[in-house]
Amino acid sequence: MAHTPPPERTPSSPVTRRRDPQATRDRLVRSALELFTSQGYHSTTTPEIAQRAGVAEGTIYRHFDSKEHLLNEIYRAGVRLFAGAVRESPATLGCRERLEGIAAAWREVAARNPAIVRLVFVNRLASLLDQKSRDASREFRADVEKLIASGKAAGEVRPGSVDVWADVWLELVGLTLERIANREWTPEHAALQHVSDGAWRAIGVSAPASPPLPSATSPPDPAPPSPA
Amino acid sequence: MAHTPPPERTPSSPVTRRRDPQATRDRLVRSALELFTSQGYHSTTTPEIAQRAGVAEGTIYRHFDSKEHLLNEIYRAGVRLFAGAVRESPATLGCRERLEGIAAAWREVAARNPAIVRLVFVNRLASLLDQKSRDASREFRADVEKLIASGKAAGEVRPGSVDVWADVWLELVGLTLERIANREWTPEHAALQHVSDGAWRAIGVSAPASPPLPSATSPPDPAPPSPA
Amino acid sequence: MAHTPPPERTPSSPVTRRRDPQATRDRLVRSALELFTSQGYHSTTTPEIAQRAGVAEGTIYRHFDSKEHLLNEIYRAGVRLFAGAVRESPATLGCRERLEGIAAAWREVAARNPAIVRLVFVNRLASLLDQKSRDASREFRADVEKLIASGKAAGEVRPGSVDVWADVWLELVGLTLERIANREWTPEHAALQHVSDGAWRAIGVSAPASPPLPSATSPPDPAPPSPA
Amino acid sequence: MAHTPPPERTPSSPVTRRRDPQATRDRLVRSALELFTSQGYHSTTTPEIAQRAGVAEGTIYRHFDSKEHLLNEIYRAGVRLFAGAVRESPATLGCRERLEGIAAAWREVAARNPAIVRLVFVNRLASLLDQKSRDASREFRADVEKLIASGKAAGEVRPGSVDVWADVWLELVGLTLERIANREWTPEHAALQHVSDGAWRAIGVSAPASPPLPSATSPPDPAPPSPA
DNA sequence: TATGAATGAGTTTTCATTCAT
DNA sequence: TATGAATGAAAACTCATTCAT
Repeated sequence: MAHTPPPERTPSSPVTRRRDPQATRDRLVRSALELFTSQGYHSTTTPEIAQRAGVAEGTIYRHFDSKEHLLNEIYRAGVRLFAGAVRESPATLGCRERLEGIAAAWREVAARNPAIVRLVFVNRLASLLDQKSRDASREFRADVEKLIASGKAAGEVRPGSVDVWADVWLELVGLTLERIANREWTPEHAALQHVSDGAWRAIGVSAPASPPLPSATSPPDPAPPSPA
Repeated sequence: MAHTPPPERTPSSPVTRRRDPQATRDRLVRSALELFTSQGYHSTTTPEIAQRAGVAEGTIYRHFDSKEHLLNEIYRAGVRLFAGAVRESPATLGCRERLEGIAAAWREVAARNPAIVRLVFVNRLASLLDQKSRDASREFRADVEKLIASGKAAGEVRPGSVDVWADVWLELVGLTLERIANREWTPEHAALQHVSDGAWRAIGVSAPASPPLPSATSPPDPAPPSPA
Repeated sequence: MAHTPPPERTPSSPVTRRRDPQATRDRLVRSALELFTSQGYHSTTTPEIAQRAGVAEGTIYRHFDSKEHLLNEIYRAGVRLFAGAVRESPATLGCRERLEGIAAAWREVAARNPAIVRLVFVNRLASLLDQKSRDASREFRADVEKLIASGKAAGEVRPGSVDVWADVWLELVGLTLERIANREWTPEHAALQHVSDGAWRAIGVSAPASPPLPSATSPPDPAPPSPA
Repeated sequence: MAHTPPPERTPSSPVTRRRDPQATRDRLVRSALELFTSQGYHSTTTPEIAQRAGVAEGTIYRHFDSKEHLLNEIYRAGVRLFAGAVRESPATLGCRERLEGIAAAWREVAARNPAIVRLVFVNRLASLLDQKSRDASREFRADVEKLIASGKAAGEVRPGSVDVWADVWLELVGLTLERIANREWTPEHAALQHVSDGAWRAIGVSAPASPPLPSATSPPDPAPPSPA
């Protein structure tokens, strides 16, 4: 009780310790992610990334082979963040419930990591992604298609190409994530339900039958620019 | 014998070759559009644009202030191409009919101008657009929202923000245009109807009532991975 | 007679004409050659090359793909300069006469192009040369070996590997060219004959029999540091 | 029991592992020498040197002021290795015998230390050597010239500049050392005698008189391309 | 004494733009 | 109006060296 414990050497110490490589790497990732998603990859320079991370330019290259490599590592981390919810979706539920569960989980991710949404769902960086990233992206997408295919097998999804319905659903969910990332909507915003319903109505057979779940937390029509 | 008559300045005159400023400008626009949409703006160099247009590097700058200016001019031309169909949509029809008419017109545009689809609907070049382009884009979008708002006033569109339904509809139509631009679908492809229906089911109230239009040109379910 | 002729557009006009690409290229070659041979390849920076050539940095890259490419072009030009004398050596003469003729021609080259000697005969840039350069170098060397081989077939050259005698002869002639390049000796310096004789004595059978040609232009022993 | 005896500071002590500063220094020298001579000075990075020596990057700077300093220390050690044989050459012998003795000693050195040959005899690093190294090199060279000068005084060496004959002899001996360093020849290879004879024929007066020493270990003429 | 993460000046290279012709 | 050689600011990346631990 009389003595102070020696300073912890734990790498994850919250104190910004200049000589903790992992911390430096994290700062670089965060900095690059923010800049890439706000300005675009090409308009972001390596000195900018370094400056925002509070390190020297050369430090980037102790942690990443190249600017492109840095982008790819961030991209794959982003995909991993979203892919988890798909893989962990309980196969016992129906297709609609599973998709809604996944979307809900994604909303939490988006609220916590706005930038990563812009990277994974919005940006078109196809030409900048390496093989590993393309594989990760393809696997993620395949998991979603598998889920929709099973829904289709169960008669829950309308006739049409699974590939196309995956596009449709991902596009519409992406729309909501984008709004959350932009802080236009919180994950509880009523409009989310509208789009969510819409996504299912677009692809599911049972949609119209189920009445839109009444949401207690928001007015039925919060749209600002709408004259109606 | 002493002098050649000066070449006619009619732009479409077959005699005027190469030295017609308008023709040069057109060649530059076409060249830049193709390169921007296939390789991206940043990966396209001005010498490349000039070479593909068959002119010297400096010539670009007799017609456009800068590479960015060139992009913006092309972008606005693209928006104009799509905006026409919205403005000309007959106000006497119902909302659904109008939207389907617009989408059909856009499909024709997309089939004829694949590159411009990629520029206007797909690419994210927000940071490269100037005020004029942003205004054009906003006006285009406002026209679509107005149409949806009127549909909502008529009870044809589900409750929800007009702004959001515009997003939803544009996103899904954009999906089909992209496929057309990529030559994955012709403008008559059956799947188009699926997505089109889906778009309306997502935003319209009457959607479920109307049975999916049977399409004679394609099997009811072309999805490869689904056995059901 | 009353009028001045219009300025000649001949590319080789002695007037430094800034917009003559060939002249610019020549200035770059000369500049790079001088810097590479005086400071070494790695210690020479591209801004230095440009500055000494009186052009901007970027201009280098309008004429050469890279700094390494520039080096290789210069190297091959250098090899060409020396290879000519070997190929043009009259096959009717004896081996010794031919070698001496070649060496004499090379001396003229060295007197006119001191820097190129240092590049071709002295520097070891093996690792910087591309395939084309290595081929050129090998061909040059093969021509010399062929000549020596024919001398050997005629019984003029001592037993031993042709490859080794080529090394020996080239090394010793290179020694004299270096002195000429360094302006230590003129191409007529008496010591040249000493080394030349020595080279032949080293590799030829008849050497000792022929008395050293008396040279009228220099004392028999001009060596400064020698105490004898 | 309370303390371990301090490790013996004898450099060759088998107990002292890794923490003997001299051993670390030796490892660094060896590593740098191998890398410099195989890849060149400029293509070798300090992290590479450290890694091959099995130490951390910063450790180099506990033993050497800089990369250049390291090179110079190695260079001088190399010169020392060869200089010994010159200084220890018995003044009682004739010039030719002394030179041949030195060359023979050098061959042994070269066989044992191939890398150092490439550094001292082959590489051109003039611009990287400091004053001390240049002095060492000059002294070494002066010793050789003194030896040749005495031979000249004794009438054994042909007329000509001592400086030049030193060049000639060193160049040709260097040729043989290079082959030994490259493992193309063993120190007993017959061709060595050919070149050695040639070197003396080039600079000595008596050379031609003495028939080429018959070598029992090799055919009289191993040259492949020559049929004669 | 040894470590190795961090540094930042310096390097090669790119390319939108200019301007003499 | 068109040309295309030249420009030079800015980019990505390297690596010898430092210094907190």
